Amino acid sequence: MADLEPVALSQIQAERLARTFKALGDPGRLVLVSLLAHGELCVHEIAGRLDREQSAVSHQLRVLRDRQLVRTRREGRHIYYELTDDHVRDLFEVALAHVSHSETTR
Amino acid sequence: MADLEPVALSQIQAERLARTFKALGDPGRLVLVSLLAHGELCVHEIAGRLDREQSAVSHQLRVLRDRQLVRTRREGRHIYYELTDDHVRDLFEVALAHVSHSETTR
DNA sequence: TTGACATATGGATATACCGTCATATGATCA
DNA sequence: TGATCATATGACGGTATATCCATATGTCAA
Repeated sequence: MADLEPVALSQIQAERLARTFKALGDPGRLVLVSLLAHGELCVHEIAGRLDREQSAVSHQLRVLRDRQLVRTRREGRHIYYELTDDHVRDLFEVALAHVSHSETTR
Repeated sequence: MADLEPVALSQIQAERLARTFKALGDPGRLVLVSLLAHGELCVHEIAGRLDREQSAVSHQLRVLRDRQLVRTRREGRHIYYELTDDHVRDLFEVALAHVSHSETTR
């Protein structure tokens, strides 16, 4: 029996992946992502729209930025945030489909 | 300007989604998911293959089960676990694509 | 029914995480 | 340059989360 046995993720891959999912594992950050899914926004616009403190938003954005889920662009004194790539949007949508699907069951 | 403004997720949706992502935000549980992506397995098979304590695996599986990422089937004294639906596999794969893609950048 | 196997659960502790407050950096404008 | 706006950072306190150990539940076989 060579390797018919399912081979699990490597430890490194698992940790990297976990960091990505963990970044999305917070309601506040998900709301950020859902906002950014419509296009780029700068920090105080986000804070204003969500009625959250600038500092809190900034901390949350940092997590998303560290995990490369969002990227930034500077323009004058504003810094615009947008989703890094379509994977992020996909993740968001697939997960939404999952919870909507199992919604009835709960 | 009626509702051209991007509307964020509802609080409830965000929390539900966050629970799903949080469940995947742990290296150990991701390894479980990666194993189950190949088909169903029972607890002691998993524990054996990963060389982890039965209790630990059981705790981890409970989280995945609560979030409906896996479901179970009893057969005698064994309980077989499998992924609930294809969304789970999709999430896993899209995220893997994302981190593999940004791998070079880090 | 007893014993052995398969799985689940509870408690305890250590760690990680989120939000807040205060402050720092960086950029523009007068 | 000084004042102000936009954003980031650091420290800290409360809460959640993971892991370990011990034990409980449930199933089968003899």
